[in-house]
Amino acid sequence: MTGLRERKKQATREALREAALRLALERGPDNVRVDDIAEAAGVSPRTYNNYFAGRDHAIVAAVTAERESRIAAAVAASSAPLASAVVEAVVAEHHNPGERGRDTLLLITTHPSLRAAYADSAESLEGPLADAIAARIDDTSTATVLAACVAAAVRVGLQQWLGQAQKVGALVVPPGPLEEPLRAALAPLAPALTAAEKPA
Amino acid sequence: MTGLRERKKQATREALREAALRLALERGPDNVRVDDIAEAAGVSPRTYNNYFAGRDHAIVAAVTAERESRIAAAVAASSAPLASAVVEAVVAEHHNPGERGRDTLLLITTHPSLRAAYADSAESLEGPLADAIAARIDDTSTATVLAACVAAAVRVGLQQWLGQAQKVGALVVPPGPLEEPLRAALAPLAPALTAAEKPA
DNA sequence: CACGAAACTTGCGTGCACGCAAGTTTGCGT
DNA sequence: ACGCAAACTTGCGTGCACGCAAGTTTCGTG
Repeated sequence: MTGLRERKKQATREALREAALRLALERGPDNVRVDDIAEAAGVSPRTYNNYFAGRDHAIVAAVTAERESRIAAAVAASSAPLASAVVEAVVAEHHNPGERGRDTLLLITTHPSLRAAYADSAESLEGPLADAIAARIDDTSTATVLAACVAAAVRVGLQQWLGQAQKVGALVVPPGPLEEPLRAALAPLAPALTAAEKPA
Repeated sequence: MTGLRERKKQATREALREAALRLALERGPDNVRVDDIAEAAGVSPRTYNNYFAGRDHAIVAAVTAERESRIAAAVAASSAPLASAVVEAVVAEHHNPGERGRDTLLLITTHPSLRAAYADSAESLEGPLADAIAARIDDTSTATVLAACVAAAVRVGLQQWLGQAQKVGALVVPPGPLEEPLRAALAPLAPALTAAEKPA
């Protein structure tokens, strides 16, 4: 039941993402204003803000699009213990930058304001993941808390990873594998996830 | 070693908090602009933003001032197991609205944008608490993650509490005790805190 | 098919966050 | 006591977020 409405919304969202990314790669992120993105996507500047809350969100979304939903779906579908289901879903979805993601991530790691926006993108996990966890354990409020914690941990992991970059003098170094910091950040949460799963 | 510099900074910060709160109570938060607060505190509007990142931060800060540091200090000083040290410190520091806090909290719970700001104030726990936890377990990166999780949980607890309010029709109801939602939100984290404390 | 409600877009206006580059104050070493 | 360096304040300019109130498109229903 995907009406025309929904398809148009997705199309606009994607158009904005694409436009934002293209312009950012062409001119550098600092030389892209919201108005430019909106114009390139063929909508009004005001509409941009109906889709994205901040200027960089659209650029970052070109990499992170739909990631939350896929993670949530994976957790809901997995038959592994909750703790590992979550960790594996998160790691898996972050591990494939997906071709064009490579240069985009380089752009993001290079640029301070984009780094912040990228780290914050973990926050969008909270809602979907809460639903997924709630479906597995039967305690909505615990699920909410745990989802918030996972999101926070992912954010910390991303920050750690981003911090690794750019350390070597003035030379910009694409950071190492994201997997390790992510697992490290999620590890301390495992006991909480496990405890929540057991009937008591 | 508190030089003149530091004392002046605290004075300005407090002046801004007080001015913000006073004006908000007088006129209602929507009729207070940043310029008004700055003027009332005797500094330039630009300086306001050197102290507070958002418009409502100053108002909320009148209630939450220094809370983070006190919680962090309590955790660092406590000899109880980490999990209960954290919970008790958080609960204790949130439980005393402190006289004038009463009406201020009513103002905050009443007003949507202030509610968001209040919930977000939990975020400021992250840094100080991370240090305090790091001092107790000996693993900085785990401490960072756990602090982020505690902050997230506190935020969820506050949101829960704020949600309770205003439920009864159009009648504004001062929400019940904050303690219960807070404890409930922190409970799922206990296993993680406990596990981090044990040598392995 | 027609039509009313609900969703979405858009222009406009307002207040705000924040970088930058002076100007001013504080602190410290000699 | 002096003067330099670092910290803090301020004015200014720019781009942005977002409420609001029309205007437009989509959708379910009779």
